[in-house]
Amino acid sequence: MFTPVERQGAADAVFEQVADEIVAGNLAPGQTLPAERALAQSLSVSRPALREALQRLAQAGLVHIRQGGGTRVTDWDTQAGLDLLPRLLFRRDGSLNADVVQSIFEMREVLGVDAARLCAQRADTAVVAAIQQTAADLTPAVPLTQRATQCLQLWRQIIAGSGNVAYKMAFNSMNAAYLPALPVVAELLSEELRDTAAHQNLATAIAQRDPTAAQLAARVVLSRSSQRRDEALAAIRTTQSEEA
Amino acid sequence: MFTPVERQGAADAVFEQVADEIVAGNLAPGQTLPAERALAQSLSVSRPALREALQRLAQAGLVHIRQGGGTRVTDWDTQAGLDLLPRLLFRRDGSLNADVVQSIFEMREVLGVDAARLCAQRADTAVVAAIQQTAADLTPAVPLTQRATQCLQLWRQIIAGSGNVAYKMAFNSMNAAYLPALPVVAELLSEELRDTAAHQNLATAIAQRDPTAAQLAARVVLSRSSQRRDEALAAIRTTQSEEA
DNA sequence: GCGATTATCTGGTCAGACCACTTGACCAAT
DNA sequence: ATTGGTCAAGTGGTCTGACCAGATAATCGC
Repeated sequence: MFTPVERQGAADAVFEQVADEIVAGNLAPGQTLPAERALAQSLSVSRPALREALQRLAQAGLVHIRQGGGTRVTDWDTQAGLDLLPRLLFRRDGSLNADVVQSIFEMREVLGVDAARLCAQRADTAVVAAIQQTAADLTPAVPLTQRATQCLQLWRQIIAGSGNVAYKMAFNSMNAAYLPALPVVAELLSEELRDTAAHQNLATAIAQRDPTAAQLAARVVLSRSSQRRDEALAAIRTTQSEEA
Repeated sequence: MFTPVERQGAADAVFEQVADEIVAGNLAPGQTLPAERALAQSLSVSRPALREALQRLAQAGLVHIRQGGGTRVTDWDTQAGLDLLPRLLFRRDGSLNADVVQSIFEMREVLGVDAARLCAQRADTAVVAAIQQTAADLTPAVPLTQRATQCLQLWRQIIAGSGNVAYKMAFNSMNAAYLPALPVVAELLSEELRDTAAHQNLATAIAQRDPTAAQLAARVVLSRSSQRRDEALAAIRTTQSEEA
């Protein structure tokens, strides 16, 4: 019911502000930021606080710091990693970016299908048992938002069973991106989330160690609500182009 | 020939050390780190320097900082994003982790194939022309290491043409992971890199706007040296299990 | 004109102080 | 016995001001 309040310190605020300016393109790649002392003053924060923010920006791949040579904005298009997704997903006014949503869904489908294939091939019996249990817990009784959590759990197990750490980390990145918008996403995926039978088919295929069947079953699950999704995204795109 | 020397400041050194301890499991998830003042003293750095490192660790998803409540190690298995790949790829002694290498190759293949499909479907003519140019530049004349750069360039263009930002960011993350080991990777992929005809087939399929053909051509390219790769990885695994 | 030097930018680090928050213990009222 | 208040100790958050180290551009001497 309640969610923890999110406080934002000086360093956090600076990070958010500068990061947004960079991804919005107001700070062009190659451009050098003002000197730390000057920037700190114009942001009304101390230099240590500013530096903490800059270090985090550097970690995220958005700026490049060189002692004595100034701090330059990097070309995040080629330098930033998948961890930047959450920031790209939301526009500055808080609405979703349709292109990014579609990108994430495409990636989800491709990785999910292959993870299911590998899982059927390599998962050890304990993981398979856990997957069957989770799939069995999927009943029409539980409400939609909670169902989303269950499905997330199922996919987490499948990816763990695939033994592919890259898939796992990418899954984490995608989760971090759309977890803040879970209610909206759950709505977009409502048909998929409601289709408990398809999920159970997937679990069965994995339990039978049939990579091909698992691959197909995963495809069915993940493309279940593609039509509705595309319609909704088209609607969002129309709205946004009207605003512009 | 030469590469820029990499200086490492106090904050960088602390970040590297703590990050390695966490991914190595010596710092268990949930465990609270020593207080900043104590930790700074035991690492012989000032508190601001330590804090910069901790902020970067938090940005990477490896620790969770709460004012007044201490700094806890997070479960990076479920919290860290794809940007952690570079750190997972290399073992502490500098050798490659075979499982991670294989994971990256699997992801590369799956994403590359789908990016080629989408590129044939959606890329605008300028991007297609650039792809054909890059593919045409692929000749047996250029040396292997440089060829690797050319192929990277080709894939970067294909992914740009796919219009999928998630693929692009994931591509950046993967690049960041294996760029430090480019010579070794180029060796593992030597057959693929040498097969200029397959790359040109891929470019042609995209130019003809044939998603299915592009998909198949990409599959051919990306699985070209899978056998050799698997053998090499098996050898690495054997060596490493002997050491243990 | 050209190379070496120097002044002055830049970021990197440090020290010490104070503020804000969390935690747990203890106590009082119900 | 439970609830709520109070307080002290420990934690992270921030600030100030200083100095060190690397990079850069103007300057000087040739």
